[in-house]
Amino acid sequence: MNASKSEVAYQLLHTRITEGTFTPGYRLVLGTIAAELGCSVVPVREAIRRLEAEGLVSFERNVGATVAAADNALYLHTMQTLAIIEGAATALSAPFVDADQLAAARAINQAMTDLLTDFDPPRFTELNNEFHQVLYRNCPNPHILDLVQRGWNRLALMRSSSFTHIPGRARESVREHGQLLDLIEAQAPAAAIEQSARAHRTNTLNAYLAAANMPASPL
Amino acid sequence: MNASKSEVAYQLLHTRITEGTFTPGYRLVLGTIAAELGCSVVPVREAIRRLEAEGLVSFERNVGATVAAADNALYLHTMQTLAIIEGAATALSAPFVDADQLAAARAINQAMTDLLTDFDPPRFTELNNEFHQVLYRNCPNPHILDLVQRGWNRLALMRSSSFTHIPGRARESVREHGQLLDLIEAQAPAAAIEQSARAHRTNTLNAYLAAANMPASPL
DNA sequence: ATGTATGAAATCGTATACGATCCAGTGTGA
DNA sequence: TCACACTGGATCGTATACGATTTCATACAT
Repeated sequence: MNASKSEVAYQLLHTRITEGTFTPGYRLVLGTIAAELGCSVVPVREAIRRLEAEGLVSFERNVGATVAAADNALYLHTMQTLAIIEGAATALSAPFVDADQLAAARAINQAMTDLLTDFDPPRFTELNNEFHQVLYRNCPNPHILDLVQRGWNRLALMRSSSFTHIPGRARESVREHGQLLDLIEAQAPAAAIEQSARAHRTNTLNAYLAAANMPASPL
Repeated sequence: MNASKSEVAYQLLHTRITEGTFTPGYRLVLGTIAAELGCSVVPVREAIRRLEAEGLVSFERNVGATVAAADNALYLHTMQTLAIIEGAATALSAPFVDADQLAAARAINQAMTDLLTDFDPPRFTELNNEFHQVLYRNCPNPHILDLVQRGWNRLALMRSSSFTHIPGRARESVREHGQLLDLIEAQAPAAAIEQSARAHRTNTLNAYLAAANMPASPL
């Protein structure tokens, strides 16, 4: 038994939020959650404050906690941040990506390509996550790794909303994946890899912004 | 009265750590801090977990918390991360920097230049902080702003150690500040500003790494 | 009808208490 | 001497309890 109750509470709430059981706006009441977990409110409170620090939950003193709302601004800021961080993470990770990982990434991207003809958004999103995780997993900087994960969590918050799947973006996306893999395999300069990985995210963001008649991200 | 006790405890510990009263390795005992603050351990515990999430404190279950240790690896990772984040923050902020802010930044940099003849490391560090804060303060992305602040906090942790003030770096630094200001004033492309702001940090990092016979940062 | 006062219910914030866990120092046997 | 079990004290983890704060519905005055 290696998990404190606050850890258990944290994990539970975390998965419920990122998997969409608790949608944005859902009210997290200390007593209710504590009762469900069979523990007291103290560890639940701690778990909620951790989730707040990660941006998954918004918390107001003497009022309570709700799953963070997902609006256009949050999507913009999250994707912008993720583009920057993940670009750096991928570049820093690239020298340590071995042949097996490269092959795995290519296989995932092939699966995504196959999926284009019979499009399945949730599956596509899942494969996309796997693809990118393979590419940044070796990043030797733990801070950056942590921040990428945080960005993904924030992004998961918006999965249920209409923030994903701009028409035509999926096909474009797998092409960009291929280019990125080529750069990594050729051991291109870090700056080139960073630029490619960031642009991939930024393109997705800008496709969304264009559809919403908003100006493109400057970075 | 708008501050909860856990907030008070957080602020107190935060300033003590970043100002160097509690140096790395210092043991934070719940009961002791609670007694000093005249409150119970529950809010102190919450404060410490927040500090842990920010990386200022390392915490071990059933053992306790200590101010995070600062070693070469932490310095490298922190500066690398800060270079990336602050570069982006400065670039995103640049379009919103007005004439007053620009003038203030130039004044600070002039004060830093004057200080070169009669060097005073703590004062130089302080001015340097102010300078950069002016430049990234207008960043419209709250996530990035938050991450920059977090990076600075981590950096503050290492102020007392021998991590700063590589010979000759101060003079180089004020020159780079001037170049960065020129780019912002000329409303250069975001990418150019980002590149300049990042390089400024990376140069400092690499100067340290070179002095420690370590390879330069790849980004 | 609108705005304001009032009260009760819901919920949070933290003090206190106690069991659980870890650690350091001591003693015992090989 | 060394390895290991044991024990006492320090410290953490969380249950419980209760006061503090917010919220919302209701009643009242304008």
